[in-house]
Amino acid sequence: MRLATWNVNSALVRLPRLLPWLDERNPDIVCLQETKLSDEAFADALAAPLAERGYEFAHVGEGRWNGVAILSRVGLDDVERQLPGAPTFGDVLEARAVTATCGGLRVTSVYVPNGRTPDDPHYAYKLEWLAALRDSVTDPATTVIAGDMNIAPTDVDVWDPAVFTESTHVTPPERAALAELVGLGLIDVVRAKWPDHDRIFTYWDYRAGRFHQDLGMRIDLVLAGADPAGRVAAAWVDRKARKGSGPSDHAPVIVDLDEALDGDIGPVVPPPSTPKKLPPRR
DNA sequence: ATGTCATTTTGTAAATGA
Repeated sequence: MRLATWNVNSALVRLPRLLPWLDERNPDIVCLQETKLSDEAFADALAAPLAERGYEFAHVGEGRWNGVAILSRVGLDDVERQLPGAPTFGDVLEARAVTATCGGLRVTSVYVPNGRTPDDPHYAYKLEWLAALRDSVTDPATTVIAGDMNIAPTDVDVWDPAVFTESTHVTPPERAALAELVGLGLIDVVRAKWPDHDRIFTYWDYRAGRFHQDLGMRIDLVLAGADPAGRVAAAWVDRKARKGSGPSDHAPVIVDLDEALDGDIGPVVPPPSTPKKLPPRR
């Protein structure tokens, strides 16, 4: 089973990239962020092409900003349209989380508040929001939280830590909030797969040729509980989706899970009765 | 680099957010 997360920076504008990407990568579960659409507009633009590809979806949108979705072709049940106890920013309950049960996993697509700068009210809101996210996890073992965390877990996840010392995304309180979430029993599966690699980035600013120079950050994460984390066969960043014309400023993260051993693994195809004969070596 | 992209509007240029 293939799970992916992608901050698309407008699902409508990204449609010419999103649909071919679905066809190429064939994910079973997709968490999207920054759809920037109302629920109605998302359905108008995407319901037909997604149905054609076998996906059900759950979308939570505001219209102008934010907006998250889960696409699934392995079931989509018990949809929760917000985090329990999610804080508002001003009076607005922003569209930053949607949860559903897909393929035996409790999946949440998250778009964590950016924070702007550490002295901005948006930063305090970010920390409150992360606390609500932590408190929303009831069964870590089967949980997957995937999306744009707007936090680089360590300095290795930033192209130049010196550039970000006074910035959001790397401050100790944000990293502590992420550590609390992980401390519930979740695993950052890309980092677990590539413990010694630097320059694993998922986001590159559009400005200043940052992608071309590979000056990015790893802020899009897949956090998985013990069951899915133990079945990770592959975990990687799809940098190809950041190239070419009209990309998002984020690349997708793709995670492949082996089938659960205690479940129905489907029909077992027997090997051919006669082994194929190799041509003679010359 | 103040470098781009996407959104919206007392709208067609400027603001806001990332």
